[in-house]
Amino acid sequence: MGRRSDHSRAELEALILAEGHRLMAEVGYARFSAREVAKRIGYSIGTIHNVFGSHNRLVMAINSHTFTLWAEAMRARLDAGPADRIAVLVESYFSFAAENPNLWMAIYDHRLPEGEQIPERDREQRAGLTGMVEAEIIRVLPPERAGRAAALARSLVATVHGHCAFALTGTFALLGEEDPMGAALARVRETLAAAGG
Amino acid sequence: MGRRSDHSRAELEALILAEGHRLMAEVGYARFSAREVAKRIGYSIGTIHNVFGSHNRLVMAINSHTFTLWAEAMRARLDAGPADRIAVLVESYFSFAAENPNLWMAIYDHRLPEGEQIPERDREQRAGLTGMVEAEIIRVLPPERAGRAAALARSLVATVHGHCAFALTGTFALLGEEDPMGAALARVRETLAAAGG
DNA sequence: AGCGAAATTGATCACTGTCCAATTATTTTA
DNA sequence: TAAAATAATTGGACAGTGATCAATTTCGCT
Repeated sequence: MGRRSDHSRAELEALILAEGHRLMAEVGYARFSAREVAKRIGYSIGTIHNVFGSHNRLVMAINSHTFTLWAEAMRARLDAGPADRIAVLVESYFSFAAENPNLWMAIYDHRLPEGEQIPERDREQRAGLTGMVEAEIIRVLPPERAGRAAALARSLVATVHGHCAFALTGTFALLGEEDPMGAALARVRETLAAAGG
Repeated sequence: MGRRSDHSRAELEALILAEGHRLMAEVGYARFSAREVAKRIGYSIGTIHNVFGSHNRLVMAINSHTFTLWAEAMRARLDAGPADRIAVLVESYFSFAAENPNLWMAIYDHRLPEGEQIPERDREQRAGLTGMVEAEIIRVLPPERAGRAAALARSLVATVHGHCAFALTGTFALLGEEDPMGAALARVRETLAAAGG
């Protein structure tokens, strides 16, 4: 067939992305299938590939969208002007993951095939989240130590990520940890204190 | 056919496990295939399933074996009696992952299907690694704070895990971090210092 | 109405894990 | 030793997957 009257190419891309996102949230990375997305929106498999190029790139697009929602949720909470901004940072990181476990895990379950590059847009989004953290760290650090903020931000994101990943995959439950987020926040506070915050 | 003269059941299980481990190290979780393991050892797919029950359980067995090697490597380094035991702990955690990226990542790439339980042996192995960390923390903490060691161990393992995961998946490279292990060690030291070490 | 460009299809291919009836080898029994 | 019972092994069948691309259909335009 040819162009359908009810969808421009851009709209179709958005439609596939939205349904793909829904499916990913529902079944998770391992059970995600491009065929199922096609079935749900009433298109054929071929169309998905024509629009997104590969299963890989569709997953990347879905993960990028998740990343955007995640960063937006964090920003919204910070923009409400809380007193303890560091706590809000950690809590909003965790709560998004807890509320959208399949979407959050899909970001880290996915590995790019050898040779494939992360699109520029994705890089910016990822750097953006770290940038948000960096800005908050700068607020808390004495001005003469602001130069350390970037490295601290990367390391603290990794710290919180580790706690979050263990919480969602059940590793912490196995080890008897009851408050992963509290532990993460405590670690972040120690580091900031040591850095002069 | 019936029993082959050259392999008892236990030997066959060990053979499959060894070849599976090799394949996992070679191609990683996503490209791992039970059929390929069968082909390499000269048995048919059916045999793999008869011995291990499912693809899932084979992967779990492989990951358990990886876990054992990992813990052994860490223990060997600690038993050499280094002066800075905490540094050795973090370094040996990292170096095993760096030297066996596919095996290490497979541990975390794998998710148990709904309803499936982690075997008791695996639980013990995982608890064992945390136990090793806990023992080292106790050595460093003032005796009156030894009660906090278990919770600290869980949290510090998560911290190091986060840094290690970001290092291996390229997230850190994307963000410009050049010394993930150094950052992890710094975080661990801060936490231990704050806890009175 | 006719044309060319764009969009869409779905059969086909090579692969996966799972299942299980049939087959074959080994042990045990008579 | 021969027959029966047990154990191990096979590999075809099935329902999936992502990828590919010649053929088809529909659209916008003249």
